[in-house]
Amino acid sequence: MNNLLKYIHSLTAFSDKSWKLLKPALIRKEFKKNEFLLREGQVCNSLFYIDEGYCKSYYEIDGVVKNIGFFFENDIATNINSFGNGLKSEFNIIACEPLTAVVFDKNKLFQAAKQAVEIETLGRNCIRLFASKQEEFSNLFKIYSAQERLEYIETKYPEILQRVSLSQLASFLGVSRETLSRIRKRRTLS
Amino acid sequence: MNNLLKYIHSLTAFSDKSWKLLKPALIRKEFKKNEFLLREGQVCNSLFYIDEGYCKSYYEIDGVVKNIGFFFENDIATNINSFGNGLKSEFNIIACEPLTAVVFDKNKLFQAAKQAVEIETLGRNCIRLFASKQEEFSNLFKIYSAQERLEYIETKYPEILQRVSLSQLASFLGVSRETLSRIRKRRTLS
DNA sequence: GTGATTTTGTGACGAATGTCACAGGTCATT
DNA sequence: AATGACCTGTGACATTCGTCACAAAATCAC
Repeated sequence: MNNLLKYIHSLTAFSDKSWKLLKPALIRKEFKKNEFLLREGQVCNSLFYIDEGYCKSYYEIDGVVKNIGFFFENDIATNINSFGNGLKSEFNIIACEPLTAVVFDKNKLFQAAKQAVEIETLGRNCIRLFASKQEEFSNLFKIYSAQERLEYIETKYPEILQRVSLSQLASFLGVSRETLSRIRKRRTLS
Repeated sequence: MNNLLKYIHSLTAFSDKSWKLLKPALIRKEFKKNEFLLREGQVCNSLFYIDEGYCKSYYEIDGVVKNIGFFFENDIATNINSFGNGLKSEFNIIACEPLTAVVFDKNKLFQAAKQAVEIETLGRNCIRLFASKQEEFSNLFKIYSAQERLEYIETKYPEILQRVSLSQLASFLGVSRETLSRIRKRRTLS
C-alpha cells in the first residue's frame, strides 16, 4: 500500500488516524490480463487505485469496441456516474496486462468518510482530478483535429503510446485504425 | 437564494447550521450579456451557480472561437482545473444572456467546509456531477458520429437547442456551422 | 418601419476520413 | 520450423467534412 499512501499524501493532508480508518475499506486485488474490473450492466461500487499494470474502459456497440479511457499506475479507474448515482454502467473496464489494484469499497469508504473529514476531502480531491482529466480530453475533440490530438497525447501522455497499441489508441482518439496509421506516416514524411 | 437552496438539498443533507456557515461565502451577482465570468489567463477562484440566464465556456484559438460548454439554470459553471489547482485558465466563460449567478468564493468556501462536513460533502457532490457530465460529453465524441451527437443533444438536452444558436452549437459538437446545417437538412428529408 | 447586423442555408470543390481487402511483420506456443 | 493470433501498413473507393463564397432569412437597434 506504499504507493497508495504516497498518492494520498500528494493530494491532501492525511493523518495516521485517517489512514487507520480508511484501511478497512481497502482490499488489494490482482486481475489477470483480460479480466474485468467492471462489466456493462453492473453497478460500480468501487474505486480502483492502479498499483501496477494498466486497464482500459470501453463501450461495445454493435460488437465494435470503442475505447474511452486508459488507466495506468497511480490513476484511479472507476465509472464516476455509476459509482455516484448507483446507475448501471454502460461500459466495461478490463485489465490490459496483469494488474494489481487497491479497491476502495463504496459503502465502507462512505462510513469512514463520516468519521474523518480528511477522508471526505481525499474523496473530493480524487473526483476533482478525475473531472479535470475528463474535461481535458473532452476539450481535445472540440478544439483539435485528429492529428493534433495525437500530437497532444504524444507530448503530454507519452506513456500511453509506449504501452498501448495503435489499434487500441485509435478509437480513443476517435478515428479508425487505418487513419491513425496514415496520420503517423504523413508526419514522418514531413 | 431559494433556487440554490433547493439545488443543495437535492444533492445532500444540509442543515440550517451548514447553510448559515455557507452563506458568507456566497454573493449574488448580475452579469450583462457578453460580460465575462472568467477570462483566459485569470485564476478561477469561484464557482458560479446559475440562477437565471445562461453562459458558455470557450477557447479562442487563432482568433477562432471554440465553444466547450453551455451552462443553464441550476448548473454550476467553473474551470475545475483552475479552481482546484490554482492554475491560470486557458478558456473564457461569458454570459450569453443577462445572467444572475450565486458566486461561491473559494477561500471562504474552504473555510466554511472545515467547519461543517455537510459543506465538504456538498462540494464533493458538485464536483461529482461536474465530472459525470464531462465524462458523458467526452464519450460522445468517441462513440458517436456528428449526426448521432446532434441527436443525443436533441433528446437528452433539448433546452440547449432551444436557447443556443446553430452557429454556437456547431463548435460544441465539433463540426463546422455549415456541416451542422446540412446534417439537419439530411434528417428532415428522410 | 427601416437599415444594419446576425444567423442560417446552400453550392462548389478539395481535403480528410471510414470501410473493405489484403499483405507483411511480430510474438508466443508447440 | 510451423502454426496461429494479433498488430501494422497500404491501396482503392465512397462518404463525410471543412472552407470559401454568396444569398436568403431572421433579429436587433434606432
